[in-house]
Amino acid sequence: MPYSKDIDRKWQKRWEETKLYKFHPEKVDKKLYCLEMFSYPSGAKLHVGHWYNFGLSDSWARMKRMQGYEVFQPMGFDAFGLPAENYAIKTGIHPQDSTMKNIETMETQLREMGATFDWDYEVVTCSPEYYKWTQWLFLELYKTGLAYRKEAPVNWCPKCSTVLANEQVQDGKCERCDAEVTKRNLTQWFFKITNYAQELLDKLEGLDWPEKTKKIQTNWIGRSEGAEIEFKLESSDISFKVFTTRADTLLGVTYVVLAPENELVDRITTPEYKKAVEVYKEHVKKETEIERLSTTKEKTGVFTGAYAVHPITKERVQVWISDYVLASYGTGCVMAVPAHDERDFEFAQMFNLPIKRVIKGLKGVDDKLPFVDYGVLVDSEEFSGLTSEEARIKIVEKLAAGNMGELKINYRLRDWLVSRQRYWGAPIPIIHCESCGVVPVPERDLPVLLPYDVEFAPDGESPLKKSKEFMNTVCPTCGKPALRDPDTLDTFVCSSWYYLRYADNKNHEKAFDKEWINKLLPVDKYIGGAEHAAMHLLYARFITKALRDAGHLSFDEPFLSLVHQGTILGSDGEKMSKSKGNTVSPDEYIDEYGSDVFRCYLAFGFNYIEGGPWSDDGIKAMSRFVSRIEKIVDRLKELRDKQENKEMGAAEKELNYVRNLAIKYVTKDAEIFQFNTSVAKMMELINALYDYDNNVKDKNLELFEDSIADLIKLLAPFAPHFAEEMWEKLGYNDSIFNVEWPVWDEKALVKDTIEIAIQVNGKLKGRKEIPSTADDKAVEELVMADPEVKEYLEGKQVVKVIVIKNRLVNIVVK
RNA sequence: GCCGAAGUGGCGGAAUGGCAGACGCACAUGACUCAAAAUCAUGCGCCCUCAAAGCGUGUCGGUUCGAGUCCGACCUUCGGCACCA
Repeated sequence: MPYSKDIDRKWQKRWEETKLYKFHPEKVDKKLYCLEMFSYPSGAKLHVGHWYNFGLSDSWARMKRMQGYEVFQPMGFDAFGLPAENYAIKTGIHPQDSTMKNIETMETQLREMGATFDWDYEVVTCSPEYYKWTQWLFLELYKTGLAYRKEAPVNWCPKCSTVLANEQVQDGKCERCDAEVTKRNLTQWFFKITNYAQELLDKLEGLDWPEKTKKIQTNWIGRSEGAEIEFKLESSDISFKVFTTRADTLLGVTYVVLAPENELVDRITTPEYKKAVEVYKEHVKKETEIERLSTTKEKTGVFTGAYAVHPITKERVQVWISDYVLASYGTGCVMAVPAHDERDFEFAQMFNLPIKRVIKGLKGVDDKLPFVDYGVLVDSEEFSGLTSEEARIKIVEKLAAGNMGELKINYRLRDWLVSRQRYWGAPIPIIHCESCGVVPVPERDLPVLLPYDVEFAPDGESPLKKSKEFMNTVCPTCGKPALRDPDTLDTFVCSSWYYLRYADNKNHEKAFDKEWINKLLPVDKYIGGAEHAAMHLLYARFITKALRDAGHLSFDEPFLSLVHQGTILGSDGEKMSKSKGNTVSPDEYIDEYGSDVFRCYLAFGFNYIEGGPWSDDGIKAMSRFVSRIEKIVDRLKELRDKQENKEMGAAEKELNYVRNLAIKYVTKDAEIFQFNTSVAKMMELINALYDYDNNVKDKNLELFEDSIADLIKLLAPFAPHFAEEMWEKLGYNDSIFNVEWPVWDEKALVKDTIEIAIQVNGKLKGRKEIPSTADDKAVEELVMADPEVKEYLEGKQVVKVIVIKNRLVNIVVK
């Protein structure tokens, strides 16, 4: 029977019956935790991206299984989130109903992929059994002081009177009604990830992660060393601090700038400037952060009428507000040094503020203003003549003596805002009591169930606030009537700990068993898209550390090794999307070719890490490859017992060489997710088998059979159903996945003679067969004695001869 | 604007500083066939009628006996973003 979807079904059924892929906890000492980022259950069927991520990760996991590891490869769904809620608003179908239905469809399709997921360990983040423990996690962070409340702005659409996600704001307008979006302050929950900024930075070094991802996290955390300097307001006891990395330029400060949102602004603005300041603040509320951070935009800002006193010169400097200063970074206040900062320079020119040079470039350096490099101080009182490096310390030392400044390390990383004014998420397990204040829900009362019957159409309030049954409760402390927190948790909270729950998903007593988790984790190989390089991966690392410090586990990092698969784009080179109409449905290909051919094609047609535009030009070749293997298996069965030749002649040696080469490089390349070259090496082996069959009459059948068996073993992770079928055809009863992964014989890779290249002055001039046993000196002699080489060297002087073993000889002549 | 990554045949893509183009696709030719498909075999970077020679990894320089690979500048494309003081 030629390979088809029917073979897929046959083996899927067999695997299920024999529980082939069941994880055995008792073999945890050989464990390998292979995890793919779980997916969001969207309405559409599995797309090529799922196959690319899950299918090929599964191939890697299967290889590891054959190599003797006890592979733990679970699967689940990140099921809360905005799309289901939006879909519900549009269609009236309840998020829970649509989500559960989508999960069912995706589970079926994932099973059809033939991946080795152990479904006994499935987690679904929107099920109460799961979010009970998400809520527990929140309470743990609350207990340890890592969850706190503060005011923070949200995107607000005045027309829909609703909070919008950044994604729902298009060019500053609401995606639904096109009204101009503004900002509104709400009291919201935060996780104190900044407590872990330094550890999150330090521990990156030991991780087997792509350098690019480490760089992204490093930049995201954004450590910078500088100083905090205090400025006092003129004739007032109000003061404020600025953060600067360039304390050496302090004497060049000619004005200071506050973020418009800074709470000081209202207190210091003088009556005559009040109106202008208010107008400007309203204007800034309508800007997105990206807009505020655009360098091409003209500088804007207004004077507050207030003056600050320079901490050293005691000169009075104007206090301005401008959108280029962010409330969320540093102290929300900036000292402006227009001579030595490009933004300040531009701003000063715009508003005619003074510019004072205090740094001169070293000799020969162009120090035209704005001069932003380090140099030597001038016009800086007793600091003149110091280098920038010296001055930035000395100046802070002097300030510190007067309690006016200190050295300080600042991080760009902000605390994680976890409150969402949404329905489809885990309710925040907090009760607000008039007499007791903020009261955590006692653990015994978890989960705080998300009510089903809720009006979640946007009308200005958190949807849960409108459910009386949900909101009204009693205070666990004093027993008086109290209200629940109406917000839900960011879905990133759900996904920041799911890899822990997988390990112990049926535990009703706790989120997970500490002892067990310490054995099965950390995750050995984590595979997912690069778009999660900053947020998800950082959040998960943070939660792991927070739980460690709370005593719930004892490892530092959740994911030891990380791989990002590339993105498969539409054939037009654009990201696949329904609206562009460039999506590719795997189902059609699977119906036509079978899932293994599709998987192999994904393995062969792309560089896994890079991805690329979809094209099905090569998929027929994969089908051909598979049928060539089936034919050689048939051929072998036909030949069996007919011939007897135990000789290892030249043809046999060549076949054995290609066979061992294939074993070596499939093993090495697949290990590092280089699946395209792995498949190429298998193709070379099948080509060699055909060559041998076509050209050698009296075959060494033992070698022929062993080579074919090895090829099928190598192929098994990539074409699991087909390989099982072939294995059975060869007469084996046990599953091929219980067979050991082949090991190459280094001796078989040593050839009698090798062809090396001959270069003269680096230019290729010819090739020559030489015995592989010859040492460098012998190789040089052989080459120099070659008549053609002699001809080349006629009348030239040989300067030196470079021999690169097994590769080439380069003769340098004059 | 800043940061990061990448530019290799008609196409997907290979190449520890050491013979560029593995393995495929497409194409061409041949065998088989009444014919086509399938299959098998051979060829296939550019220039050139052929051969030889030459030219070839975005562009220009550099390091090196030797550069797709390392260094510098530039161009283009794709990702990420934070005017980060």
